[in-house]
Formats: sequence, C-alpha cells, structure tokens
Amino acid sequence: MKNEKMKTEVRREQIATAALQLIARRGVRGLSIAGIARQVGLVPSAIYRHFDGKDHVLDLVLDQIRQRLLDNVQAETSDSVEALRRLLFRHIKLIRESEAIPMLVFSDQVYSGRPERKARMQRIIQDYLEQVGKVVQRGQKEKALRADLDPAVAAVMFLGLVQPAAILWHLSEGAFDVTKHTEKAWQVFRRAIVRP
Amino acid sequence: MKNEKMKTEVRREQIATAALQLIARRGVRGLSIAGIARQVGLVPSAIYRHFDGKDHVLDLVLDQIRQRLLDNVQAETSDSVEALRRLLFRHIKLIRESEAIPMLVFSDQVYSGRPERKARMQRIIQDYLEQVGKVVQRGQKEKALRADLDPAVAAVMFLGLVQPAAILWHLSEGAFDVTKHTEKAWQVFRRAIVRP
DNA sequence: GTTTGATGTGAATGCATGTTCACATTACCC
DNA sequence: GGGTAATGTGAACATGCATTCACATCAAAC
Repeated sequence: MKNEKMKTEVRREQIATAALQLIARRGVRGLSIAGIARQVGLVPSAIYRHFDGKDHVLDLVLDQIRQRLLDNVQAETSDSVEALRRLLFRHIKLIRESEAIPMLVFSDQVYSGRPERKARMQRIIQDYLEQVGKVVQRGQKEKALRADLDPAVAAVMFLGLVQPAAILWHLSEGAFDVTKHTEKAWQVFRRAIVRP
Repeated sequence: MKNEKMKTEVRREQIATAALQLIARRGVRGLSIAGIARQVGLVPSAIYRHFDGKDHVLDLVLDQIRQRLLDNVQAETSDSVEALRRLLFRHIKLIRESEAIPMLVFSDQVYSGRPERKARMQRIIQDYLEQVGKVVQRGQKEKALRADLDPAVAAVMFLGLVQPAAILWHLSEGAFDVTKHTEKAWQVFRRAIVRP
C-alpha cells in the first residue's frame, strides 16, 4: 500500500542494520533480499533503490563491523595489560551482542564470493590485529610485557582466545559459559606474556 | 554414454571425497550435486542412487572429518608436553592438506541447516576437546603441567592456537606463514601451561 | 501549485540447483 | 546364459531467490 519515503542514506543504514540482525538469526546463507525488505518494511525491489545488489549490502555490513571492531580497540588507553584484559571482554561482549560478526568472519560467502570481499575481510582482521599488536608493543615499552614476545604473534593468539569460545558458544546455543571460560583463559594467557 | 557400475559403498566414498575436495576449492556454498557428479564422473541424478540428498552427503563428509581429527589425537602417546606440540603441528598439517575442515567448521550451512547437523558438529568438536583435555590431564599427573590448569580451558585455548592461524592462512591465500607462527605461538602457550 | 527527481510497488523474468522419474544398462546370482 | 536387482542416464520438474521494469506516489525545489 503506502509507505513513508525516506532519504537513501537513512534507508541504507536501516538495510545494513536489518541485514546484520538477519545474519545473526539465520546466518549469511539465510540472508535474502526479501528478508531484509520485510524487516525494513519495504518491498524487495525497493532495496535496489539504495543498493546495486545484495553484494553491496554485504559490503556496507562489513564496513559497519569493521568500525565496531576498531572502535573497540581504540577505546582502551589504560595501562597495557589492563587494556588487553578489557579489550578481551569487550570483544566477547561485542560478539554476544551481534552474533553476526563471527558468522560473517567464518562465512564462506566471504571466502568464495567476489575476491574483493575476501580482501576486505582480510584487511579488517589485519587492521584489528595491528591495533592489538600496538597495545602489546606499548606494554613492552612500559616493561609490563616480556620483551621477547612477538607483538604480531601475541595479537593472533589474542584473537585465538576469542574465536573458539565464540564458536562453542554458538554451537551450544549459549550453553557454553563464555565469560567464565574467558576469565580463566585470560589468566593463562596473561602469565605467558607478562614479564617474569 | 556408458559408465562403469560400482557398488554403492565405493560410490559413497568417492562422492564424499569429491565433496571434500570441492568444499576446499569453492567452499561449502559452492558445493553442488552437479559439481560432485562431475568430479566423480557421474550424472547428477546418479548421486541419488547412493544418498537420499545433499544433506546426507554432508553428513558423511562430517563423519570423515571427525575420524581424521580423532585419529590425529589418538596417534600421540609420547610424553604429554611433546604430545601436545606434535598434535598442534599435526593439526596444522591436517588443515593445510584439507582446507575443507575449517571451511566446514565455520560454515553457516552447518549452523543454519538441519539442527542435527549443528549438534553433530558440536559433538565432533567436543569429543576432540575432550581428547586434548585428557592429554593435559596426563601431563598434570606426570607433573609436567601446572596443577592449577583447567584441562577443559587449556583444550579450548589449544584450539585457539590453530583457528585464527587457519583463517589468516586462508584469507591471505597461503601468504601467512602458519608454521612459523605456530612455532612461536607454541612457545608462548607452552610457558603458560608447564610447571614453573 | 507545478514540476521533477527520488523513492516505493507489484508483477514478471531469469537463473541456479536440488530432486524426481521413466527408461537403459550393467553386474551378479542361480 | 537368463533373470533380477542395482546402478546409471537424460529430461523434466520444482523452488527459491536475485534482479528488472513499467508504473505509482511522494517530497522537495522553484
């Protein structure tokens, strides 16, 4: 019938947000133009007024995720070890709030889709790792972290604290206690990186 | 035209193997009955002589992966710390040889498909974690590993050593040096778990 | 208020792919 | 060797989904 008209900037945001929610609920595979349109309250063809196609919707979604991840890292400015701890729990919280993130990171839609998308995802993760690496370097300058620690390696391991937990949480439908596990895992990781 | 007839047991194996290869190449999303048939040298409809449908093909693939993973763990009987180290590198090797494994573990076809599949995947990972946990416990009995280490937590962290590396390797099209990274990461992880 | 470009709609189109079915051929059993 | 069940084939069918298009409607510029 009738439907309020909105500026394309607003719609693009709405569409990307709807896509994110749908991905969280049904996975990237279950993401359809029809589903997005329903969520936003539009008709499928209307999506094409704001995006060139499904691929471009996904691109914007990736941008949003990138932003959230990087915001997360840059929010921490306290002493480096504490910064890492907080970052870890923020990351966990972020993933719990929008399950779509691991879904997308692990989605083969990213890997087997347009090569640019794969490159973009790689960029996102590498940027994130770089930021984490910088925190580690700061910790080394502050003499809080071991000098023989490779910041890049530490950053990847840091990611490794989160990823399996996210998967288990997902697979177990929330039964796996991520917070508790992360607490313990952090203790273990911590003593591997702090100065003796 | 004409095509040699083979027992369904043989075909099922061939089909599952072909599926695994295709997944490695094009991702779970790119797995099609037509693709499998081509690879095996059959016509698409012939697949249905041996499987009830695509889902059942995936089920068998999952079984194969489960087997490979568990074989991997149970192959190690040496002293526990060394066993963990070897297991780690075996795991890396396994993933490099059949990229399909991480593809499947991360695939949303598993998460948003039939719920049984999700449960099966969960079972596979949990069984694997349990086996790793047992090695850790053995290490604790041998006084090689810290007594205050939670074996379950250690097992998940162990998985965390492999997963991000696998993803990075994949995203970077093999440019990321998994072996080198794993060497270093193992050193870090090691000093977090061995007895002081 | 009229014009005009932007946004929304409904129907139609096209494509990829899983699945079924009637029929052909082969392997195996007696 | 003849019969029979298993295996293979080609074509047709079904479906879900992205995408397009002609037309309708609204909002903002003038």
